Amino acid sequence: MSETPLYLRVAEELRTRIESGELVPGTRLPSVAEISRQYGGSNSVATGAYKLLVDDGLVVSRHGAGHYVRSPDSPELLVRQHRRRSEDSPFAQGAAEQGAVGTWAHESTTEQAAPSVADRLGIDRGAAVMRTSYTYLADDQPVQLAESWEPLALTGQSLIALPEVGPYAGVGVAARMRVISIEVGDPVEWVRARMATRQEAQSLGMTPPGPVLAIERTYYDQATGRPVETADIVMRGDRWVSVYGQRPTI
Amino acid sequence: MSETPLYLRVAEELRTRIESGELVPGTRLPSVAEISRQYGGSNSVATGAYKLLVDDGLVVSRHGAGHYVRSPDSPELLVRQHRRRSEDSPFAQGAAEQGAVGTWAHESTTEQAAPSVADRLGIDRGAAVMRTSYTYLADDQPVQLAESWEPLALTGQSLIALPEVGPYAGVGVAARMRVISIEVGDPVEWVRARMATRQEAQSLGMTPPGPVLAIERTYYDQATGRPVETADIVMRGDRWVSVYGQRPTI
DNA sequence: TCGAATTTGTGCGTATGTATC
DNA sequence: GGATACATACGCACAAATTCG
Repeated sequence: MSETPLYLRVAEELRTRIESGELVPGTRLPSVAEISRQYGGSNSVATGAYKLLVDDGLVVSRHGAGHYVRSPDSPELLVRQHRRRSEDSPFAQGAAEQGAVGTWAHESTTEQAAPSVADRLGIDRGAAVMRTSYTYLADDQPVQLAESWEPLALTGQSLIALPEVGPYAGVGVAARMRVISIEVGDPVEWVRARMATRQEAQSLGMTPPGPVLAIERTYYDQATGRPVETADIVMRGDRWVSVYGQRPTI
Repeated sequence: MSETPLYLRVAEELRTRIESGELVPGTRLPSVAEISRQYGGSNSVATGAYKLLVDDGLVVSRHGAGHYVRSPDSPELLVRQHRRRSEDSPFAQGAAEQGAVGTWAHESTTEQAAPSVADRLGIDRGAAVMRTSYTYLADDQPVQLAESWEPLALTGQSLIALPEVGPYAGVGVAARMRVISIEVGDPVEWVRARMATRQEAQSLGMTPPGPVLAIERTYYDQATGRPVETADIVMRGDRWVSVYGQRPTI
């Protein structure tokens, strides 16, 4: 029969009042002395409770001034969402819907597939691939990086060999592949959270290096099941949400 | 002229001795009483110092036994993937396939929906919801946290009101909802990367707070399009990949 | 099996320094 | 300047868990 400690109960009560919205951000909370009087405890109870809430980020304490409900830092989030029948570049379309001007810089080279890339594309190591590096900008701020690889054996001599050159530039993988009679389905994405590398942090203007969403995306030929494109996508964690699935329409 | 507080200096000294490797994982650290004698301070100094180190994940405290240097944990990547027709608890099944023993602890309470939760469930703020907190363990190590909310108006008096009690415990949302004649489709997931809060880091044994995958998952009734369950899922970034989509089968 | 010693967890009451209002 | 508030610290007390003979 062990009751929960008093300082935990006090913290819990304050937490629920904050999370319920009763105590809005910026509200001044009762002082340690007030809580001590109210609960009949000593200062250590209120002090311990506030320490917890500060650690949890719900409360900020200002020396000499009091404890305040913390205002959540609301970075304007960019939403990344795959659309089934979209022909546009997903990035430009998404940015536009969110009121930003989405542009990107790119650079294509041919190279020999590194082992990891070869495995993802199901081709021999060292086979020729077209590699394209992207830097995506929203309102001229870099917000997303990507490296894309396609087997040259697939796109070879066609007009779409260079993803961002020619009549099919900037239209996305699905539309480009259709030009060479390949239907791709929804991509498979492996999503991880990790810290930005120094280089990524610099490219994305993160100071200091913070968390990023790192996505390994692969498109497959629906007819044969073979991979046709794979990409590494890196997004600032504080600016992006990646959404999967769709709410059913009634 | 303000010196750094004594408890911070004590913590700093212990930290450097741990990080330098002088104190190897598992080492028993001086008791609060010993430190108090050594530094001439009172117990509160050593207590405060240890609290910091425990929060930072460098030290674990065992009631009645002492404080110990924490042993670092092994990084094996776990894969999280939604399965369409699975009736099992996704977590237990996934863990088993990856050669781990998946178990979980849970706690259910009814509460009034906080604004954010109410919005996600499409119900009135303050409406009654069943809240269930999960801690998922793989081989007895906590690897994933989750908070789930369901409108009580939906599950009300049925056998499935308590997700983890009764005949339908541990079977996942889809199977439970089917009991009350609700077919849910694939969930919608909002995926973010962010730093772990101190509390999450401690629960997940991260030293110190690193990146996590934070997923907002919502299941919808396919017939009406209304949300039936929503959850916040938090996973260690260094241990998890969340996978979306499926390679086409030829 | 039992008990004593040790250790952490929690709590009380007080005091001093310093920041804010 | 005075009142209020937090940060740190002292010293003590009891409960609960662990250890060890």
